[in-house]
Amino acid sequence: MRRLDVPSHRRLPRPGAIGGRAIHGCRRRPTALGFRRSRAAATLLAPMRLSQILISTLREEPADAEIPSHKLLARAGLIVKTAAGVYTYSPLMWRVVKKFAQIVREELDREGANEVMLPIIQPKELWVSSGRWERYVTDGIMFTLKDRKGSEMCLGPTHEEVMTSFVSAQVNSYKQMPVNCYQIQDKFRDEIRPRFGLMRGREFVMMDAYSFDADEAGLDVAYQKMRAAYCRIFERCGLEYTVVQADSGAIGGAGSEEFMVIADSGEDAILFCRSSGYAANVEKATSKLPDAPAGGEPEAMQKIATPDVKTVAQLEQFFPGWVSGRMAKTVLYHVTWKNKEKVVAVMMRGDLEINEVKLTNALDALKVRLATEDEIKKATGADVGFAGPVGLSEEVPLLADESLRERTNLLTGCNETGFHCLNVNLGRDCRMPSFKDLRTARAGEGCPVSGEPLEEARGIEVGHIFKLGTKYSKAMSATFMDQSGKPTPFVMGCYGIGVSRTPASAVEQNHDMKGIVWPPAIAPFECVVAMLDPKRDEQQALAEQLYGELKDAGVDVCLDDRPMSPGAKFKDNELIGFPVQVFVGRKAAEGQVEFLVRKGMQKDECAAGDVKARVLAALGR
RNA sequence: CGGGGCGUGGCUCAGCUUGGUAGAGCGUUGCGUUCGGGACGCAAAGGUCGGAGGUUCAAAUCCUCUCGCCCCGACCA
Repeated sequence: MRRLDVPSHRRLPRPGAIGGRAIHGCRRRPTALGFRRSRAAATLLAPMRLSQILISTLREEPADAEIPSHKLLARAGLIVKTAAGVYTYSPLMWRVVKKFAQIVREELDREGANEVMLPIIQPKELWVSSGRWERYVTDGIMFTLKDRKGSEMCLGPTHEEVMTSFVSAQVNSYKQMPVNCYQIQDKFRDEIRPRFGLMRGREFVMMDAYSFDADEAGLDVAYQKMRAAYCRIFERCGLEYTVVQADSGAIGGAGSEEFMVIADSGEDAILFCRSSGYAANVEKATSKLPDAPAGGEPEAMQKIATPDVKTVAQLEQFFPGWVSGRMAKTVLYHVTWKNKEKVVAVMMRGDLEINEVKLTNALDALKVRLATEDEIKKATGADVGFAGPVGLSEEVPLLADESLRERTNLLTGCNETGFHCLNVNLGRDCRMPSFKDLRTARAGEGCPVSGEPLEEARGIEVGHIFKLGTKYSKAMSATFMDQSGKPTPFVMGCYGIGVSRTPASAVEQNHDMKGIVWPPAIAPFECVVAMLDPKRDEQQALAEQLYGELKDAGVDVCLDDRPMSPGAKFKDNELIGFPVQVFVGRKAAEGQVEFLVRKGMQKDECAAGDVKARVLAALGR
């Protein structure tokens, strides 16, 4: 397959080696004046002139953008919205995406992964065979369609099924493993609420990889290789990121970790500990259970009239001395499974919060949501605010968080409007609930490893790696022959990187008042050489000479020959954010130019002869 | 899904309450003057006011429906 890589200067043959013009000349625009004038051999390969690249910056920010990356990408003309959550990538932005994709390719290929291309349109049967059609349709996150014959299809939101069926057909023996295949292409998810530009779109570019091994040990190796590759990828992009333990969500499977780019606008909250290195998504995080006053020896249960007292805060007021830590709140959830729906009662210590992701997992449900007022009345026989374990109908399953295990003399509701119970003891005054970890960990609570207080940060999920195990291979009967000649399900891993989201998160992390500050590795160009007045011959000549020198030195450079006033040109390049910017202006005749490192905006004059060395130094070469 | 808001030249918006044949800034085009921080002057192009229906002598403006976009929320009892 043809590689979609960008900076081609390293790959194209040198002009001298191939006689230059005849081969490349046919592709060049006839207006490439620089060709004839240039003294630099590299410009034989047609200079990258910004005047020939579609660039359209906006002076004002678009009304619908909220976060810096969305505003700046739109203002710089890098993305243009086509529909809600659907974007067109401009030429410069596409260079960015391709550069990032190329970094991903290089690091994955280094670990022996194979690039393939899977179909976007997938048949329903494939999804039924893994049992996921139901869940994805229930969650409403999958675009589905019918062909003219009425067969149902979907636009791939992810590709476990296709890849599993593909590899299963190709690999019959343990001798053919390990296998790891990946692709980089568009994914489709009908997001409830697309937002933040490229951050949460309905169509987006993603790299997804799938590993196939004969056993768990093989999976561990594959997983660690991918983890290492991911670290190299995000490091090469110069991103500040962290790896956190994560919930495996709709994909399913055992262990999983997320790669988070730290940014205030991140949609995920993460908890971490500096001393132990523990880090987890709040959906998954645990902590040391905060202390609460002991209940003491069990006492007789009392029912007390509590008119209009419905919340924990109100109860604390109503019962002086009964702090929230001695209460157990009972929350009713409407739970959806594959074949049934039910209202479930969930108990939590009064000062703590329920984590719905953990709840969903504990119940092995498709979905949970808080019960409506009507559902609560029907399930408990009481108004909202008085639910409790005491006298709860046997119809309603009862779960409790671990924080309530062995707790005595609790304050709870008792399913009677206007009443609460004191000194409730689980198992004595009501059924014994089944205990699970259902608690949301919070910043300030003790790290589960070190006990030090957890800190909180926001993160943008740019990568996710899973150990799937045999979940899909078993469901889809994808097997190989093991050493003893027995059909055995593949042990799988799956790995994703947000290829369009990562550059957006790079902008989120690297910008200032003037615009974007691209990390060099994924900048549309590493360097721009701008002539402030393209009509002046000495400026044009010097700019093209510098362009040629930089190109020959392996710099991904472009030539800004656009006819704009100097002020506008400064502003425009700052907004677009090329990492190194060289301005050839009024001192061109004296061999002086201006040199700008975009990050930090350090700007000074520089002799033309020093430009190459300074650019290379600024780029860290 | 629930609630709210907004759709008027390419972009950002005014006009709508109190109906009377559509405006500004930026951008674009031409000419001239400029030429180091989004220059200036003059001239010009560009909008069936999201769409459909209704009320009216007359609708961007009032009413109904519809489509699109944005934001908030989804109740911890």
